[in-house]
Amino acid sequence: MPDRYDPRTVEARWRQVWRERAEAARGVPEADGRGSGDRLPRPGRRKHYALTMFPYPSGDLHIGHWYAMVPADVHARYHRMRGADVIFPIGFDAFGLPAENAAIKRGIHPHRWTMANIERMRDQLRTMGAAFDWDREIVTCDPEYYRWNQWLFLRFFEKGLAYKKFAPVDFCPNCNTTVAREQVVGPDRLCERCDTPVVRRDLDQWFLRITAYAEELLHMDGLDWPERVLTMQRNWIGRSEGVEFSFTVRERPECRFDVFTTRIDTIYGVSFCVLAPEHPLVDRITAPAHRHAVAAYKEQAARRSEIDRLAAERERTGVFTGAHAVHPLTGEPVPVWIGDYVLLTYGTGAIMAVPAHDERDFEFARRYGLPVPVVIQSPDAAPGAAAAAAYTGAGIMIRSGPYTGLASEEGRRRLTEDMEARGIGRRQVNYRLRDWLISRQRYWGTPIPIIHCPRCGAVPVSDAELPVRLPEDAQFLPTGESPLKFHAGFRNVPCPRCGAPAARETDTMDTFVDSAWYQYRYLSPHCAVAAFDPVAAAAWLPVDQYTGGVEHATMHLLYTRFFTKAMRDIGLTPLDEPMPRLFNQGVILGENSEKMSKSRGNVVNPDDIVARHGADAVRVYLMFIGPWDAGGPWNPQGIEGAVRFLQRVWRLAATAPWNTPVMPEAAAETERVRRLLHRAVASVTTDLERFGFNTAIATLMGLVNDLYAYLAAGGGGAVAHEAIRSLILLLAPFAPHLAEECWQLLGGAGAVHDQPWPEYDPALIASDAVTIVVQVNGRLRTRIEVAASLPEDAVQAAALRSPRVQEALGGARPERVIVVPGRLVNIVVRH
RNA sequence: GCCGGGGUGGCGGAACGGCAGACGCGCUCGACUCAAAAUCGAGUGUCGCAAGACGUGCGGGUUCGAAUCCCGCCCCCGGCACCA
Repeated sequence: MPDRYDPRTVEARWRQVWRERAEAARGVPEADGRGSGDRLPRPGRRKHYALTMFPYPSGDLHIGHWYAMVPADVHARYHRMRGADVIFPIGFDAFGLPAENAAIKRGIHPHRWTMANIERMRDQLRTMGAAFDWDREIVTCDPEYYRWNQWLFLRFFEKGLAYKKFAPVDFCPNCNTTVAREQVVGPDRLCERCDTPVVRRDLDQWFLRITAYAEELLHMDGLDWPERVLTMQRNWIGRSEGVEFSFTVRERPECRFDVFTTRIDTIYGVSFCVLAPEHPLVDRITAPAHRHAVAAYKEQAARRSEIDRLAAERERTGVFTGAHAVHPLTGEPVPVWIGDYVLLTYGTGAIMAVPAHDERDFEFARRYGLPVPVVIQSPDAAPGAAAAAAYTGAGIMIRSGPYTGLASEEGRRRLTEDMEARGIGRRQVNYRLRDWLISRQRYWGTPIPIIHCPRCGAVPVSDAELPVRLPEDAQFLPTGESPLKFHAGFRNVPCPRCGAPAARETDTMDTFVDSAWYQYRYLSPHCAVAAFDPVAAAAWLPVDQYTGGVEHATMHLLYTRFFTKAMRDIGLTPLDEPMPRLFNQGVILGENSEKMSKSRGNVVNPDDIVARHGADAVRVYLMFIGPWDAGGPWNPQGIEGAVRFLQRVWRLAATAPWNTPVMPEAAAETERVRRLLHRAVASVTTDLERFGFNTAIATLMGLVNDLYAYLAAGGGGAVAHEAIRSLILLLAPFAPHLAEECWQLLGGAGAVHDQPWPEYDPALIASDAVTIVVQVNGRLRTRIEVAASLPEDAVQAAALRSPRVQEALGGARPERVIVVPGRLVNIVVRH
């Protein structure tokens, strides 16, 4: 027996064993093509579907992947030892721009580039020692995967949930494609992928109607998700309730425009209206004298969305159209302006402006000398004072006709009801959420299965023709244009309906479509007759525990919820939510507590560290750094602690003297050790339930320290054996290789990961002697040892008797004594 | 500006309203060794010889007792931000 554990040889050996066992256990594919094989949960077993967000095959597995996947693996392994039938699939999010960029730059076909990367990452993932179900692997660029993206798209299309629309969209000039609203980040409107500012373009694009589910997506009661993700989704959807009503144009009574407001209580304070510059009515209502100015402003506004982005101080500008709108309640005319602070894409593209009670309108009115009538009395402003700033809070309505004197909330209710009753307004709910733009002008994605016929319009490809495959012989040129556009064989096809020459759609789908339903495909990855086998789906779904980064809060996590709801309404699943439980891990930082990046030179390469210390040490250290959701800096010396800990465990298993009897001097310690063990089992178990990996490892370290002390004091025998055996089982999810090795050293039968999780005896956790903290006026003075069963008054008496307490009291009479059973006595005196 | 999450030794971090600093890193000392590494043991919040005092971003409060609860501030991280 060597005197040191050598992870390099041992880990590789066990990985080989696991691989052989997995091969042997692999089921024979079923002849009917359902493809779920024999992998359904066994009768009588609890099922557990663990899912970690699949990686993009960039070609290198970095420490962030380890940080995301290792604790997910530990949790899944723990459930397996608790007797659940666990699936823990893995795959690759294999479509996307880097592959295509490599093709343009280096002439490697995206498919070859991607597959070579996957090849390499599979090996790296294997060194992690995670219990992934490799026979469920999915690769989204495989036509057998993306044909089901197309199939689902066609179902969405039939339901009116997928449609093509000519609209202003966000375009990334670096990625040379349009992107979805969710993929535009921050006030500078940067592309989520490459940080380039996006520009606005008017294009004909495919959308998925996620807004049809805006209301339902706000129902999050059943979701055990981090609060911040729920908040981000809520903000993103941006529901607001108000009233929609219309104004008639005085000069052109046939022209009316709608406005939306959440503050109908301020309607008597309207002093002008503003239309978005692109509003369709603008040209018709503009008076001849103002045509020139209006045209110039429209021109400037159109350009402004593309240039001059860094002028973050947005000034509210506009021009007068010369037209007036008739106030629906007072009949007074108010001027109609256009201004680019009003967005065509939200609400009705027009607003009633109430400068006294809206900051933007106030600034606009100031700039152009428009009146600012106050109609809400602020509780702390002098009545009748001119407004120095917009007051946007609640108050008493003034100068508001029959509503004068009402509280603004009450006025809001009454006005809504009255306007609805009179047929001049209606309750309206607006959402900030926009439909999901899925068109991408790139090659390396799922072709959208539509053919454009000059006569029949957009005609779906029939299911039997799926998949619409990407042509392999595309030309990758640095022109910024999609290769599909110029591929005659791909593009020129007859119309499926009338046979006339037609053009295939050349846009491909956003890669977020791939991951919007991948959790279904994992259940029957080889299913050739459907997107997934409903029997397998019924048995395994929903996902019991989903884990991944928070960066997907308003993208993937919103899209996948939408997909499940849409799939439910199509009749594909009974589920309302695909992932009821979500946990977000934190980010692992460089040694200097900064984000890891090549330019900062603080990148930690897991391959190097694994080569030096072994995968188990990396696993244990990553989980020990701190709470999983907090992330934290990588400390290169910190891993030494994990290495030492694992060596100490191995030495216990390899050399502990449990054949020898307990020395008499250690006999008294034996009961204590047994108690420590049972406490450790309890503590590690609850920690694993709540993702407390760092404290679970701390507990295991403490147990190892206790065992060393016990053995050094002459302990051994059955208790030592039980303790070491349980220790190995508790450690098995964290350090799977070492645990297998130690299990074998202990003579355990079978695989350590097939063993049941250790049980603990609650009676042993509550010890019979307890240490009571004694305080005087809340300050610690002494501790006393008493029997746990000692009644309260006896504990109190014992505390009062103690010399240190007597000294601290200095003869004073205790005024009050608080006894917390089993914990503490606090004696209160007045001096 | 609004919404989340944080602020505890030299460092990463522990702590159902009840012993602040578990566990680890680092450091100090000791054992083993010709020596070193490895390993094992002891110590390690600050001030103090000690008794003790002081300590969880700052200021208040509730409580017998507050890192933990409440109020007001400061700072850091993340998200949203012309959404009418």
